[in-house]
Parts: sequence; structure tokens; C-alpha cells
Amino acid sequence: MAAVAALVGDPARANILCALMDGRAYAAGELAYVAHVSPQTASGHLAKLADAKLIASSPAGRHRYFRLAGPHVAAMLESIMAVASASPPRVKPPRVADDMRAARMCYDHLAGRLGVALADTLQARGFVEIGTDGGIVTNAGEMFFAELGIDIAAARSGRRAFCRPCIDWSERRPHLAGAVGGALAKHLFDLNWIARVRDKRVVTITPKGRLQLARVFGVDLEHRHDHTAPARVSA
Amino acid sequence: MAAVAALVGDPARANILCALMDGRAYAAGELAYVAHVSPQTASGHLAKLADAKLIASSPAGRHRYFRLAGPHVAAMLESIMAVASASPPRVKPPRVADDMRAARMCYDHLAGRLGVALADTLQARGFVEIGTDGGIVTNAGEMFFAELGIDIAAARSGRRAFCRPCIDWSERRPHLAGAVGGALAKHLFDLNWIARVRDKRVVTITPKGRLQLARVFGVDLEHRHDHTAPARVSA
DNA sequence: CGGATAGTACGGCGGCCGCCGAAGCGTCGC
DNA sequence: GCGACGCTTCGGCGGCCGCCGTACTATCCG
Repeated sequence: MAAVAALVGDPARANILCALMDGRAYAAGELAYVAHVSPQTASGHLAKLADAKLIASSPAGRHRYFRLAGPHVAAMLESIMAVASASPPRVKPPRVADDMRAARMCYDHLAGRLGVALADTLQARGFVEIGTDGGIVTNAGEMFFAELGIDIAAARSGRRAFCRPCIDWSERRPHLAGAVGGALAKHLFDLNWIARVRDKRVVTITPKGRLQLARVFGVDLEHRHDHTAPARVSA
Repeated sequence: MAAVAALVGDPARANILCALMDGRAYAAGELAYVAHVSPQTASGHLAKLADAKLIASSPAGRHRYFRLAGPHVAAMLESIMAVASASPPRVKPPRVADDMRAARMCYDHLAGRLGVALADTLQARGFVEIGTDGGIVTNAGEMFFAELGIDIAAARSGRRAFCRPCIDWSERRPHLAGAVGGALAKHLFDLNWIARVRDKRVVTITPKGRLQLARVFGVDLEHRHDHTAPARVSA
């Protein structure tokens, strides 16, 4: 157990794992860049992480892509972040960029103000019930997701967590994780309502998405300079 | 974040945190003993952990007692253990003692075969519904707990996780965590059906408890030498 | 009030490990 | 095929940090 924690305990490796938290696979060189270390150093770190089964690798030509070994690793990192943000270190963390706070990926689901706002809406309309510990999708919610074109039954059939809440480390409020959160995020990408920013966890809302998210979810995530007020949600 | 993980990453500190996982407070000397280090070294470790708000301390005379800072720290340690047990290290872990596998504390709730068996029974009888992600207590379950003398409403009122499942690292199956798990464990102690073993996380079933657990929960956790078969549960 | 005990503070030793330079292997592209 | 590129391995350097011996403070006990 200490061995696993020690692996995460190195700043370079922590940066690598954080980068992989968006659920995508990255080449060794990219990870070396985000970790601020040389390629050979990163290679050593990646070997250690892969050896401990924290990450998995896929060779592709002269590149080699790395990704998290599974949702359980993402959940672990998430819980460590939660504790880390709860215990303020001696130096104030550099204020996190606003675009990062607005919307980002958290393994495979949405986080940030957008993720929290979606969770709030779904909760307010009685489509999901989110506790501090777990969540369930109501019958009305199942119909709502079906109308959107999301097959909830398929998500439920998997062996992974179905509707796990996940405390957002920037908003300090729960958003929707698990298979439901993943399916919802994937669907919004497919609809082109949201889009990724290359090589970052940041997610942007497309013009089309801004309209549709307001229409379907009542989510109005305007550009704000106020970092304290929550996003507006109308049920 | 790396700082938090690095704290857990040291074997001595990991031992200390694991010892505190049973939810009780321990004196500095006791923790030095379980960590296999000298008192001075342990003192330094404890200062670091307290500084990062992973543990809290309560001076008591010439002793000083330490405990986990909160459920979120316990949840983090739990998730790290889950990943650690999923990624087998190069050396086979020493086979965990049978009494530890049979019944132990996990922060403030029951784990091991007993914890899993209780969760299985409650689930089989429709008193709780446990998913891979979260759980809920049914109306029938609320009545059942009330008959036992457990005030579910009181547990629900708190701000902590209400009915969280927790993957048991020895049984690899979920048991009942959160406020409900904690209240259930506390009640079984009050009834003297189970008892703690001094300075260990191990929990023993009293003779009275053996009868009552079989009667009320249908749990028969006999002494077995077979480590693979699950505990018998009759609904 | 003196001795015993629990806990803490300081200093130096030693080892582990992260880091990069140099070099080796495999793949892609002109 | 030859050079460029991506990744890995090896070796040695350097620093961080865990460890304990010593010394100090605070508390309990007779």
C-alpha cells in the first residue's frame, strides 16, 4: 500500500497521473513535457507506474501511449485530491485557471461548473437522486436519458460504478461520475455541444451547445469574473 | 496532491494510518510500536501528518492521542488499499491472519467476512440496496433497523456519507460503510454481540453474538480453515 | 520534591531515489 | 538505406529524508 502511495507521491509522477485523469491516452514524450522532466526520466517513471499496474500502455509505431489502468485508479486519485484540497498546504495553490474551473474532464465525465450544474439540474428535475455517498437514476430520468439518445441500460450492464457522485475539487460540490456520467459526457461530445481543447483537460462549450444546454438542461454557464457564485440553474 | 500521497507513501506513516483506520485514537508511543520505529521518529511522522491535516491530535495528560482527521481520509486510504491489492507487488503479501479476515473494523464500520455477510443478508432481505457505486436503505430496512434499536433518521441527518459501499480488500466484495455501517457496528458493540481485541482492528464475535447474529441476520460465521468459500448466508 | 515516563527538538549519518548525459534499439520518411 | 525521431537503458552525481542518539520539557506518582 505504501508502495502505491509512494508512486503517486512523486511530483513528476503525480503530474503524469493528473494528466491521464482526463481518460485519454498520451505518448511518453507528452507526459514528459507535462511532468517537466526529460524523456528518459519520464520513461523511468512510466515504467514504474506500469509495473505497479497503475497505468497501461499501448505501443503504436514509434510512439507508446499510456492511459490509466482503470476507473479504480481514477477514483483513488480523485480521493487523494479531495484530501489534498481539504488540507491546505503551506503555500497557497496558484489560482486555478478560470477555463479549468468552468468545464473540464474528470477521467471520462464532466467536472467544473458545467459538471456541477448538470448534476444540479438532473437532481432538481428528479431525474437522478444524488446522495453524499451514491446515486440512482429514477424512472423519469431513464426516460429523459432515452429521449436524449443515451442508452442507460447499456451503461447499467457494465461492471463499473453506475452512478457514482464525485466531489468536484474546484467547486467543492458533487458532480456526476460513473457510467452515467461517462455516457452523458460522451453523448454531449457526439452532439458537438462541447469540445475538447487539444492536450488539455479543459472542455469548451460550442455556440450550438450553449443554446442547447440552456434549452434542454436550463444550464446557463456564462462567462463570469466572479469566482464565488454558482452557475445559474433553472428547473 | 503529491505531498499528501508522499506522506502516505512512507512505510512507517502508512502503518500508522492503517492502525488509525479502525477509527480509534492511539497514543504516540503505541503508533511508534506499530510503525516499528523509535518514538522520536514516530513523533516526527505524526507532526508531519498532523501538519497536513491527515490526523488530529488530542492532548491528554502526558499522553497525546491521534486519530484520523475525518471520514474523507479513511475513504482515501481505503481507495489506495483497493488499488494496492489490485496491483499485486513483486513479493506475495504475507497471508493475512485468519482472525483479521474473519471480522475487523474499517474506520468505524465492520469489514471482513462478517461485514460482507451482514451486507449480503441486508441486501438479500431487501433492507438495503447496494450497487457498485452507492446504496440506499429501503422502507422495510428502516423498519428493521428501528426494531433493532438503531435510529436511521439520526444517521441520515449527519453530513457524512449515509450508506456508502466499501470494497473489502480481503474479501474483494462490498460491505456496508458510511453512517449506516457505523451505526450498525456501534449497535452490535452496545449489544455485546461483538467485541474488540485490544490494540488491534480485529473484532471477535461473542458467544451471545454468535447466537443472535444467526437468529437475527442468519449469519453463521463458523471457524473455517477454507479461505475461499464465502460465509454462509440464509435469507 | 525527586524520579520515572511520555513526548518533543536537534544534529549528523546513511541510503534511497530522482535527475540527466550518453548510448542503444526500433520505427517512420524522404 | 540513411538520417531523423521516439523511447528506453545504463551509469554516476546529488539531494532529500528517514533514522536514531542525545538532550530537553511536561506530566504523573509517591
